[in-house]
Amino acid sequence: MADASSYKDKKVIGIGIASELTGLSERQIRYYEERKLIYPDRSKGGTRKYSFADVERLVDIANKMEDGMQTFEIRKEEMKQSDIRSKMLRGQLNAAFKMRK
Amino acid sequence: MADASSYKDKKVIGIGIASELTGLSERQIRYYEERKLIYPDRSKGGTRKYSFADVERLVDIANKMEDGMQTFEIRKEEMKQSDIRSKMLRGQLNAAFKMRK
DNA sequence: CGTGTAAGGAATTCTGACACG
DNA sequence: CGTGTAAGGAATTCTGACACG
Repeated sequence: MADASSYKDKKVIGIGIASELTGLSERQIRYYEERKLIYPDRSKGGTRKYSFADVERLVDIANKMEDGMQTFEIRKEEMKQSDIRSKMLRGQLNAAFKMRK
Repeated sequence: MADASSYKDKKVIGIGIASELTGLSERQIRYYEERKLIYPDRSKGGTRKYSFADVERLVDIANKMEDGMQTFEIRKEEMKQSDIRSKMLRGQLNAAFKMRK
């Protein structure tokens, strides 16, 4: 298994196609990246490349935006599991450390 | 099932990425299209869009070319089954019809 | 036959900013 | 906050042709 990644995770889709697939404007897609909700690859020249997984994520984001959720909340929701654990752990260690002072 | 097509058959890959994925030059890829070996979609602007299935097909073509096969033979090989049947059928009907004259 | 390349143009994408709200 | 838009430039892609073989 030299290449474990399936079609779904290959970053091969330009922003124009991503826009067509999701119904979102390119402006919206770039903005969600600015807000740290999506992480496309970049070509050497700097053009964005998305995977099908990214496209699905964008649709998911779009739905949440429609429900009135803000980018901030969507990002937060995403860090719920694994991410937040290490962060909380670090935070608690920090807190504990400070208390000892 | 409004959308039966999987990731594999969606024409979403630009020729630059297709070139990277296959190791073929853009020139080669365009040439194989000229020789009727591959059929990408086109954007409104005219840029070519390939699917992962197309990319695999290109790799397959590349292997056959390496084996010394010519585009003509590769194309012929592809029409072996279903295609050739209807064509042969038509040919035979034509032949039979002519004989009756 | 299959592929590289220079040529000129068109389509695509990028960033930073202004606007509205 | 989230998104549209005009602006200028850069990266990407397109076609037709010449070259070699």
